[in-house]
Amino acid sequence: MSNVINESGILAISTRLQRLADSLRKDGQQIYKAHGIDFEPKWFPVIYTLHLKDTMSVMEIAAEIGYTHPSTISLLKELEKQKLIRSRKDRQDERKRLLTLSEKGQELVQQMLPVWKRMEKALTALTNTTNNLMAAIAEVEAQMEEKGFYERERGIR
Amino acid sequence: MSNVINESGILAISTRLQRLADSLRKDGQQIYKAHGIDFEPKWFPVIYTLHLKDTMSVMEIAAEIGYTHPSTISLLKELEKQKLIRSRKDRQDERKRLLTLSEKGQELVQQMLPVWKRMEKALTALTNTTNNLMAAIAEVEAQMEEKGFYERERGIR
DNA sequence: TGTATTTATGTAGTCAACTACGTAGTTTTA
DNA sequence: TAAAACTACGTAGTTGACTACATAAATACA
Repeated sequence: MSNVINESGILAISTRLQRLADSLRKDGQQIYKAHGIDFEPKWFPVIYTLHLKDTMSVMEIAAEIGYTHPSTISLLKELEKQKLIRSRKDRQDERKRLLTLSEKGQELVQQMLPVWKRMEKALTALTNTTNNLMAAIAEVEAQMEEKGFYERERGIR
Repeated sequence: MSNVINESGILAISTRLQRLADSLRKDGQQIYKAHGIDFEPKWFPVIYTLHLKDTMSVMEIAAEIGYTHPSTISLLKELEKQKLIRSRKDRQDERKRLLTLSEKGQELVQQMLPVWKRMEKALTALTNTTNNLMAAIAEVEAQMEEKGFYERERGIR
């Protein structure tokens, strides 16, 4: 752990958030690997979405997972290459491309469900401290919704 | 805000951390701009370190800010181009390159000190909710130190 | 109806971190 | 004291997100 980042306190908060996110993502990667599952943590939002909703367009998925559409498109491209999802044109609206899980994708989800349960337990144990991280994130997101960092700084007397 | 990311709960925690980090960094950028200061939030750890320690080698800075040395080198290169820092070889050990703030760098720090104060206030207001985010991060970091996400998942019965 | 606007998708290039690997001094040791 | 090992620094290429721009289909409106 770094000295300056701790001592400079809250000013380095985005660096610390980033670092925490990175190491959780990397551990996630290792966990799938240890279970013999060929899956990247970054695929989770798309796969989980299609598991719940069955058929969605590119823009719908992007909105649902909260990514920009270019990022979403590149994820979808990767998942299609992995044969985890399939796409077809919408007959009603030919601008749209509709995505669904493939057979392989559905099987993979079934295989991952118990692993997701285990991950949830581990993450809960990890983050359920005096100040709960998930709750803290939700609270800060709500605060930002109300008034962002920029507006708040501008408002300091 | 995204539905799936919220509903899938803790499994998407790294995505949410990342997103929060990004938006704080972007707002930081805007704040410097609004104060007419030509400064990137990512430069903060290096500049703050050199402000405190005066003279350090590349590896010392990397260790201090907790980045890998290639990342640090590219930051230093940028800062040298901006003329905010200066470098010279170490006479004792010619492998080492010693960095210090330039005149311009020192002046910039003086200009930024009050802005950092304001940012601290705004960030404190933003994050000081029921579950304090800074405290939660520190607690989770400590938990990870003790036993990481990977080890915890492996240990689930 | 044909033109303007909006919407859905795609492409190119950027950014800030990383890992892997290479080179050149320094230190240790047989 | 020369070879081996280590340390400091640098470069190249990757990753996973982004913004800006382009295109094509659908819709609105004069």
